[in-house]
Amino acid sequence: MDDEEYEIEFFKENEFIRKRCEKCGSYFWTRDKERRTCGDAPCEIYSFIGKPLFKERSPDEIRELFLSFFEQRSHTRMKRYPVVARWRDDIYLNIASISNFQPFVTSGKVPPPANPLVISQPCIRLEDLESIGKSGRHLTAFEMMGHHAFNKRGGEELYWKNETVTYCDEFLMQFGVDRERVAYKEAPWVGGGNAGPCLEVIIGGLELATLVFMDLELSPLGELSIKGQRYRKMDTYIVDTGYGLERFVWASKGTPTVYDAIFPSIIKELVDAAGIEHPLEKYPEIIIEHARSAGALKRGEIATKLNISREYLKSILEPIETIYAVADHTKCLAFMLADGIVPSNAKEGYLARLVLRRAFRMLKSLGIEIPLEELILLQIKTLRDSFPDLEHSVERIGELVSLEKSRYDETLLKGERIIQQDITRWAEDKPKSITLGTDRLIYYYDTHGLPPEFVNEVVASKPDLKAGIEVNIEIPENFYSLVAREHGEERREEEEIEPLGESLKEKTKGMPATRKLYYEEPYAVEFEATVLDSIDSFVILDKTLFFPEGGGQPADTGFLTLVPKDERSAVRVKVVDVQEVEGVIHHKTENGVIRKGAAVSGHIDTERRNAHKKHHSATHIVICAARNVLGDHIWQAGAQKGEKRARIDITHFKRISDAERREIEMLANKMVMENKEIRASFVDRNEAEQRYGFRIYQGGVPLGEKIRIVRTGADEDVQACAGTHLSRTGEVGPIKILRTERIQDGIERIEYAAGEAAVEEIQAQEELIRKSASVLKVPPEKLPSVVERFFEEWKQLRKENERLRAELAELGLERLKRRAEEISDVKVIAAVLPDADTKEMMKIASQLSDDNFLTILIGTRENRASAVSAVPAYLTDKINAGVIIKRVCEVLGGSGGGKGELAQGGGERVEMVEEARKEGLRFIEAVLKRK
RNA sequence: GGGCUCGUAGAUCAGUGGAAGAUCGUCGCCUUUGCGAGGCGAAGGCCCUGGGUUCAAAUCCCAGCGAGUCCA
Repeated sequence: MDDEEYEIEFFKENEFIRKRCEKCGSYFWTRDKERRTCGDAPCEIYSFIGKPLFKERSPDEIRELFLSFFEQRSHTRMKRYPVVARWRDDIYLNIASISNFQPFVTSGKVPPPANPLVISQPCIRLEDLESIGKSGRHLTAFEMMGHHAFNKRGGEELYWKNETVTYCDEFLMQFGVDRERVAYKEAPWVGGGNAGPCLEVIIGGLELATLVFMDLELSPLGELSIKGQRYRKMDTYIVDTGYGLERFVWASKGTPTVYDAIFPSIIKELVDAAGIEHPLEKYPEIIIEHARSAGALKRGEIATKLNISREYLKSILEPIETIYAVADHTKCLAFMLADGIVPSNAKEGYLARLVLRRAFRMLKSLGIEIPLEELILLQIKTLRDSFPDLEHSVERIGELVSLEKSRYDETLLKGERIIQQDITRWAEDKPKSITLGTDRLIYYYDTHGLPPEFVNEVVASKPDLKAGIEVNIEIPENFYSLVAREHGEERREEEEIEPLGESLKEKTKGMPATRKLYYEEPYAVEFEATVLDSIDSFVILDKTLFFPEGGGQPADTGFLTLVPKDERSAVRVKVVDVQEVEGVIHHKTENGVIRKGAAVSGHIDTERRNAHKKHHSATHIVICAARNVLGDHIWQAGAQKGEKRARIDITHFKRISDAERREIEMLANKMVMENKEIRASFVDRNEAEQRYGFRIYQGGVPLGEKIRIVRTGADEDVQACAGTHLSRTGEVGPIKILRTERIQDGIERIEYAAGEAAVEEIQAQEELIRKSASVLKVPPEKLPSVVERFFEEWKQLRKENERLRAELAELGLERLKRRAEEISDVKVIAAVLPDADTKEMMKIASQLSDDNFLTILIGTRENRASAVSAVPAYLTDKINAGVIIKRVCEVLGGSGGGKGELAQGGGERVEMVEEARKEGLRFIEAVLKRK
């Protein structure tokens, strides 16, 4: 990036000098002529620990100072966005204030909600989970205060670098910062497909703010090269600043760590509960020296500097570091859970579970008994003045966290058993030692969720299990990255090409957006239009009534008729699919071609359309009912409508019970009966977001400046939705929930039918019951009890049958013994037993075998022959039952096998049983005579 | 969205082609003044469901249902 990017007037006018850091080589701007380093860690140690940079201020004070500072400079103050980035499909969590405006505002497709604006945005970053608590400065949840200006070349151009830096300097001066100490470090910024020059604002070793001037985008033909990738100038250029609220608080207090500055009360609570002392009180010199160097030196180096051993330093720091991490995690969870994340094994829910489980583990290692939910609620209490919305969901959070705790306990209990069993098994061979290698540890973690430290604990706590055998556990340093690598390699072949992807997109470029008659005349079935183009089997019209597939609603079908110039030339083609590509609607046709320029009339399949409408409106009703019954955390995680049924996936932390399912169904039908109005209209996006909140994005985020808002009743349900709807809920007809299914942990699927389809479903279910009842010849209401009785009886009879057969076998024994013949001094029985099954014959044969008879039994049943052979123990080294049975069963047209003393087999040639018996005898004779 | 595990007695699990098992719990009897404990014995299984392969499937294959877990 060009040096001149940083030639900013403000620097020149205020006698800044550009210098090069002696340690890292970066360039920076400063007023201090003597300065030699950029001032950032690790080039410099923290100089503000114990010596605050300015007057002590609380987070609330800092936030207010920032917001009002920019408000006074004509910025609009914005409310915070959720920490879950539901409006984006590339990230789960809100990682920066600019995330709120990506990708549509930054790319210029959607105008900003205000310009310029100022916001303090709670963000969550989980990349540095391992460093939380240890580094002294990393937080998973933090507030990024930012002022943003969205400039468009040739359009609205507000301000750029000079003003941004001026604001920054002014803002800092407000605090009474020593101006000589401020350094602006040049640090080109790259991220999320964009890039631009950037200045890091550093005081006393601490980066307090980052000023990004985003004006580049990734482009293979771009003229600029940054970090091996090419970029080009954008049409827009954006001021993206991030001031670290927590860091300002930290700098104002000069505490050893940012955690001490932000979470004093919760840390005190935890320190007391753990029964320890904050090491700051016990070892103030060590703690302060460590804190100062924490950004610049490694732990070993700090220990050397302090002239103590690394282990000793670690033993002082570890407990408090864990407490810091707990304090941090509880705040992170407060935001995640309050903003509606449901812990799960997939997507953003997994991230919540990850943090939850880390917190559980840390509390346990500290020996703290306080339930996690109490600590989270404590966090919410301290945050409630600034974020009153967090308090709305305290009840749900309590339930959810304790549920997660019991789930985790169960996982660990199960894991303990798995490890125990494995060790017991390996110990059977009495080896000198057992080694649990990386592979095994990865397996435990990956498959059963058992962290290596836990495996270690389990092994250590079970000395009796090992019976003197040494168990070695080798935990590699980079364990978690090894796990990640393993998963990274699986992923390859992705990216399926969409049915009508790039090629059609290219061909229809520059074509005007199709007029959407289905919005203008929602009840129309026919229309007239002109063919703008015809590509392969796709027809593009100037306007259409055909609804294209989208938002889980399938496309309309129907036909297009060429408006005839005379009677003979009338042509009619079927429309089998409709897709929208960037505003242009494509009708896929069959049985005929329509040329460009023709006038056509279109006719949609009204039955199909009506069924879709009913199911679509029903979807809004069902999700509304579900939210009422289950709680405010219900979000739509997917939906599909059809003609006969529809389904929605909703976030919920437990299975939906039968009672809840019935309640949702009843409520949904009540909404239908109340015949509420359903209104759809195009609304300015920002206005809609402000008025209805992010709740409107249930089914994904639509593009564009104006979005279509569908409101049900007195705004019981408001969603951004492009689908076709009825005008009153009464038209939906009955709604019947067919089933609920758990498609993931934390996501329930509800399937239902609406209108005629619901009646058909009810009839089908009734028919099922009626038929079942008539088979048993009982009235339907008796079905459950009768079926249960029958099943019980069936089980009894089965047992009875088994007992009787055993008795019969016993009785037949003597008769069979009498039929024995002697072959080479061996008593041999070979008999055909009609109607005997294998199990029964095995019983007989093994008893005869106990009495030293060599036995072959052949039974017939339902066109199959089965055979059993038993050899008494004293003969097994001479003759093998498996071999005998093979011979016998070959004759029966099958095969068999088994153990030396007992074998079984069979075949299909029932008529050969006598022949098979003789073959068995011949074989036995041959073998026995050989000796 | 992808990967890896697991569904067998009331509970926890063995069994990985050839007769459905163990431990705990339950019940009965014995021992005991009673409790606890012990001894002897018994009951308790659609081996998750449905297909397939095989002479033979709890076991192998496919599909479904239910659960656990890791990763993006």
